[in-house]
Amino acid sequence: MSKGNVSASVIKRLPRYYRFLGGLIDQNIVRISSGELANRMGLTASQIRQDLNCFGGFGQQGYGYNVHQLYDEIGEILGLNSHFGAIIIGAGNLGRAVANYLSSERRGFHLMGIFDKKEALAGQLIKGQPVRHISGLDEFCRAYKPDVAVLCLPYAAAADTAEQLVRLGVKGFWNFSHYDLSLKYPDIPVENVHLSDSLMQFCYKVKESKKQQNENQN
Amino acid sequence: MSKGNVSASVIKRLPRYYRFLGGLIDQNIVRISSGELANRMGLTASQIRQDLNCFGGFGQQGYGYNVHQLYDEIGEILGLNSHFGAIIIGAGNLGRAVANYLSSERRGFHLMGIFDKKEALAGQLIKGQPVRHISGLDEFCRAYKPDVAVLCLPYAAAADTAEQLVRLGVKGFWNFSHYDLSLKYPDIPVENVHLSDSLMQFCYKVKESKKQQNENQN
DNA sequence: TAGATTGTTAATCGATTAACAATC
DNA sequence: TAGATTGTTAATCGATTAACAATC
Repeated sequence: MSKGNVSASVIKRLPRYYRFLGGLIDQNIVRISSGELANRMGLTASQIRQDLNCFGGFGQQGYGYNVHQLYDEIGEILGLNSHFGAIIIGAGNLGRAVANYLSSERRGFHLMGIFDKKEALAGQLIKGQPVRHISGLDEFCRAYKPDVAVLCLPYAAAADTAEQLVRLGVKGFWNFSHYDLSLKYPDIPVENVHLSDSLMQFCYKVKESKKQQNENQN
Repeated sequence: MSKGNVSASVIKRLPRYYRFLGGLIDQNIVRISSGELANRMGLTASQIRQDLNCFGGFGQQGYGYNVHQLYDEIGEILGLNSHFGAIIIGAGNLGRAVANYLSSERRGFHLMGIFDKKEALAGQLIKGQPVRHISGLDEFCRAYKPDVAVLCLPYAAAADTAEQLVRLGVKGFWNFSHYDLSLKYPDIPVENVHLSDSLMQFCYKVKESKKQQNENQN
């Protein structure tokens, strides 16, 4: 299916396609042309066709794309039918929020355990999972071999925990900490979510927008 | 200072520069060359010099950049010295996590209020702020005029709430919902954090990495 | 068949990297 | 002054858009 290596720019757009197609399914729309989809998503038809053709010819000339088939294909490409075992490190608000995302719906992962260093949290249930004390991480990983870990812990603790997890065979990180994993582990898949970076970008946009408004007034 | 419009690619990198420079300050490093910084961050020296020169000549030939000055300059560019008033809509785990980011440190925003539709949450304190019932949103906004809103609510509720907020004069959204604000409000600054999109990209990476490993074994 | 729309190649645009003269 | 390193221009690379022949 996949024609060799696909650029990161294309992959980044796939989840959005997937979301929109899901919406079309809800509206009982059966077929859609690249032009119409582009219109709804604020893209160009060209880009959509280029993107999809990285993976194969899902469309039909003169007809367009079958919504349901395309939805399934993209899900397949993203690997959403996988069952990667995931553990969450850090049971704060962020860890709890992430637990929801991992558990619900068909997203390629299932939640195996949640760890925290706070003794007081141990045993508390999150999404049916008891919070475990971090001291049991080694034993747990050796027994259950999680595929990936979600890092919801502070910068200071991230480096050591990441090293421990790599040693224990973890094969990927969904990283919410500020620690730069990919510098130390260039070959391990890492997906970063840096809320503070996002907030700073937002700050820039708001600032620029206000500046623009002021200039237009004068 | 800023030389006209700066591309989004450059802006996206500024927070990471800012983080690294903060780290250098902690290590009491006074000056750094683009080459050395590139080395530490896994970038090219060229890119760093190009990026910084979008805003002005912060360096000195033969010497490099003054770490502290550069840190301050980037903070200035991002607008981190601003005091935009922000409200959070949705007091679930995500809303709570976001409250931490908004309140702490010098990031350009201050938290004015948290709203939720659940009656049961009303009055509960988060970061010193009582959760308010969503029914008081109109009155609150008219009285206190928040600059921006953080949307931590489900897709179903996002469209209506966004419209209400725009009507009430909110001038930017940090959007954690799946609702596509920028299609309807192209002129309002929006910064999206789509956790599920990030998770899907992560899934793709993990899947590809596993595939690679299997192929190398054979 | 005629019309619509894809898949794909070619053209354009923008971003990254390389090179080097300017200068501290 | 000589060495280092910037600021900036030019070259390269990749991503997006446009065009169009293939074909359903």
